[in-house]
Formats: sequence, C-alpha cells, structure tokens
Amino acid sequence: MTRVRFAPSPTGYLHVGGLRTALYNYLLARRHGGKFLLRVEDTDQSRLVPDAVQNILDNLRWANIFPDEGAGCHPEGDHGPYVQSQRLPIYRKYADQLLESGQAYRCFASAEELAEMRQNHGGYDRRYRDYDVAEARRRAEAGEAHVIRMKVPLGESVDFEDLVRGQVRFDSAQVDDQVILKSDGFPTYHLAAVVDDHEMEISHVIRGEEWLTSTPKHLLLYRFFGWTPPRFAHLSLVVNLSGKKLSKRDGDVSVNEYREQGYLPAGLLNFLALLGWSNGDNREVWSLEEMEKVFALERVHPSPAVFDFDKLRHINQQHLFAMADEAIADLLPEWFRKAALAVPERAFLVRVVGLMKQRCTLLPDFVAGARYFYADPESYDEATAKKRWKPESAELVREFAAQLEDLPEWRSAELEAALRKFCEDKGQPAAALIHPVRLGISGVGGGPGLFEMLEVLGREICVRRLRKAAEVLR
RNA sequence: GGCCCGGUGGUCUAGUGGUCAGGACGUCUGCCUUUCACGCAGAAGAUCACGGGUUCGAACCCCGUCCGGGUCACCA
Repeated sequence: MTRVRFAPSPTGYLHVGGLRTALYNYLLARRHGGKFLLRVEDTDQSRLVPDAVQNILDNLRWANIFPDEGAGCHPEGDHGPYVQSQRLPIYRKYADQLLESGQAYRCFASAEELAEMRQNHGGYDRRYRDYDVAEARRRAEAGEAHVIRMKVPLGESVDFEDLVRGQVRFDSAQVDDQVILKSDGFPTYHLAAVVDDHEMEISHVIRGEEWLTSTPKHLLLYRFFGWTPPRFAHLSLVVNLSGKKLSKRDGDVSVNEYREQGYLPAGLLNFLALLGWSNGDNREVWSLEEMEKVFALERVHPSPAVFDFDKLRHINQQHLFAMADEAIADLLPEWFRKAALAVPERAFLVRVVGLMKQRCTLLPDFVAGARYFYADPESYDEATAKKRWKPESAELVREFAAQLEDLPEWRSAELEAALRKFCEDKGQPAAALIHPVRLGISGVGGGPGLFEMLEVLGREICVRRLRKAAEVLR
C-alpha cells in the first residue's frame, strides 16, 4: 500500500514549493491507489503562526488536493492524532527507549557552551556522549535542563537509494549527535518525523532537497528502532533567476497570492508539476486527473527549477481555453464582487466569456479587462482616439447611431451589413466607421469582433454610447 | 570550510552510445483580421559547464576540474 504524506510546519502560509511537494505526494498516492495524508508538524512552539494551519488547509482545498487521511479530514483516520503537538507522550516514550538501549544520551550543554563549540570547532563535540549514565540520570531527576541526543555510530557509511537521485552515500562521522528531544519536552523534527512516518505506515517520503543531508540521521533512527525505513525521494528546490531558493523578494511565493490574482488551480498545479516532472512525450498541458494516471517519480528531474512567470501564465491560459464558457462564467461572480461591480446576468456573462476567452489569461481579465461589457466607458483611450477618430467621425457615428435605432434585427450579421451599407452610401471605407464605433462603444482600441460585441451589448446601450462619444470626442 | 546534490538555447524540459540535439515558454518576422488577441507559417538563440579518457562513434559511460545550490540549530 502506497502511503505518503505532506507534513507542513505551521510557521507560515502555504508556499508554491510546498504545494508542489504536496502535489507530487498526492499524485503518487493516486497513481498507485494509495493514501495521501496530511500531518501538522508543530514541534517548534516559538515559530507558530496562528492561522497557518487554516491557510494550508484552505489552499490545499482550493487546489483540489484533498488528503485522504489526517489533519482536517472527517474522520481523521486510524493513525492519529495527526498533529504532532498532540503526540508528545509517544515521542517521549521512544526517546526513553533509545536512552535505555544506549542509542541516545542526555546532554547538559548550555546554550553558551554550544555557541562556543560552533565558533571553535564547527559544531557539537559530543561531549556528553560518554558521560556517566547514572550521573546523567541523577541530574535529570534533580530537574536539571537537558536534551536527548542520538548516539551516532562512527565510521560507518549510511547509504540509500533516492528515488529521484539514485544512490546517495554518507559517512556517519559527518552526522552529528542530533538532538531528538528538546529541553521543553518537544521532539525535534528528526525524531517526530521518523516516529510518525513509522506509526502512520508511510511508504514513501517525498520532500524537498533541503532534507537530503538529514536523511542519514533518519535512517539511523529507523535502524535504532529496528524499523524498516520508507523509500525516499528528494525533490529539487524551486529557485529564482539567480538560482537561489525562491523567497518573498522574488515576487509572489504564497499560494494565496496566485489565488488572489485569479489563476486557475488546475493551471498552477500543472505548471508546478512541470517544474521537475515531464511525461517524456512532449505533452505539457495536463489536468490533475490526467496527471494522476501517469505520474511517476522515475520521471522527476533532480536539478533545481526556475519559477517562470511567463510559462505559468501560458499554462493557465491553456486551461482557460479548455474550459466551457459556462464553467468560466460560474467562477466569475466573486471577481465582480472584488471589483465592486454588479454581477451580470448569467446568460449575458456566458456570451461575454465566449467573446473574451482567447483574450484572457487570468480570471479577473474577464472583469477588469472587459469592463466595457458592464459599464459605459468613462474615458477614451487617447492613442486610439488620435489614430482613429477623424474630424468627420463624430458626424458619421451620430448618423449611424440614429440608423441603429431602427435596425429591424439586432444581430451581428445585420449590424455588419448595415454598417457596410452605410459607409458605402457615404463613400467611406468601412474602417472609417468601424474604428470610431469600437472606440465609442468600448473606450479602447482592442477587443473582440465589433459586431459580436454590439450584438451582445444590445441596442439601447450601443446607441447611448455612440451618441455620448459623438458628443465628447471631437 | 566539511559533507551532499545538481549542471542540455534566457527559462521549463526530451534525450540514456549512432539522423542537422526534439518540444514548450519567451523574443523577432510574416500571414490572417475592422482592432487586440487566438490561430497559422517562419526565424534567431545550445562550444549539451570545462578538460581528459573508454569507444569506430559520447549530451549519454569513467576520472578530474569548475560553477551553482543545499546542509552543517534545543527550526522545520
């Protein structure tokens, strides 16, 4: 049974890199008919961000990445609790077990001592490793603050087969006697993750590359406990143009921000998946469901990937194109509310979407970028007016508006025929009226086909706008 | 600095010994059109990090070097 987990720490909002990790885990579970769990790793009490858990849950839900088991699920599942701060006795028990078997020891080094060691010989010098056990126990029982460290066997090689990188080997002498239980009684990540992954029967640990060098510690812990370790897959980092781990300085990094800009979850996910994964068939546009059928860790690339905003936009646009007009229209009401505009009637909106679809990449483009469908223009684009509005335009537009009032059939074909006939009678090229009409109707120089636009807008609005334009523009 | 990982056009990638190194984004040029966009056609852009080997033949295998990143916390 494939059982994977996404185990974020609630020290901040969901990051795009985190979403990618969650996605790969989710895809592997789906591909193999396994389970995807969500576990909250809140063992650092000092860095908790109050609404981080909620944010992570919300954004995963927005992205349609639903955990099968764990925090936020109803019911949570049989391996809970799934929040580490609620599992303290469990970690304590295992830490004690290691203490008794001599694979861990108490350490009384103070923060000052530690700082001094770091300065002088680059790290903890294992000074309490062989400290008298009985004496250590006595001090501990007397209430003296201490931590529990793992006793790393020296001179061994710890190696494993990473599913995306192949064989990786470490010398155990390079591994320090990592703290597994802190003086506040909380476990560190290393103990907590190993214990939980074992108890929750995790089969594959898929996480960021920043964890690669602590994997030998984890492997050693599995060995201490006599447990079979899961398979590991370390994903490359998502980086900026300078090759550094993506950070706030590089622009938008939290999933919230993409959501607020109006990206489609499917588009973001598709783009993120492509940052390191490819199916090997030159295909780039994938729905979540499609990826679930073919995803394989063997096809994940180990080198870091630069987050390319242009490519993201392109992928998002592809997803938009693939959607039915009705489905897009259903997503729009919240964007009208955000723009403080009344939500148009659905049938009208569907038609607008049909006309605007290939001109939009993000959801709000259907609102702010198509404003003239919902409100009369308040101004006219200057460059366009300069180029397209001639001295005779006002008169032509005024006369044409009058003619439109009596047009028998308000449909694009009839509108076009009427306009062309009108121009012919005036001895003018059609463009001499087409451009001024577009400007007068929309206030801008670009947009969908003019006659379709007029049809959708309706007679009353068009006539009104044309008269206004003929009035204002000279 | 030690250890670990990585290195194919600006970017994401295909490629695992044998066609002019393929695709996509972006850029540029045309075409289409009433405009913008879409679409279509085309172009520029890669010493496959570098140097040695192995081989008839290497982006692919081996060694070395360089560069980049990660990690060296009572943070995850």
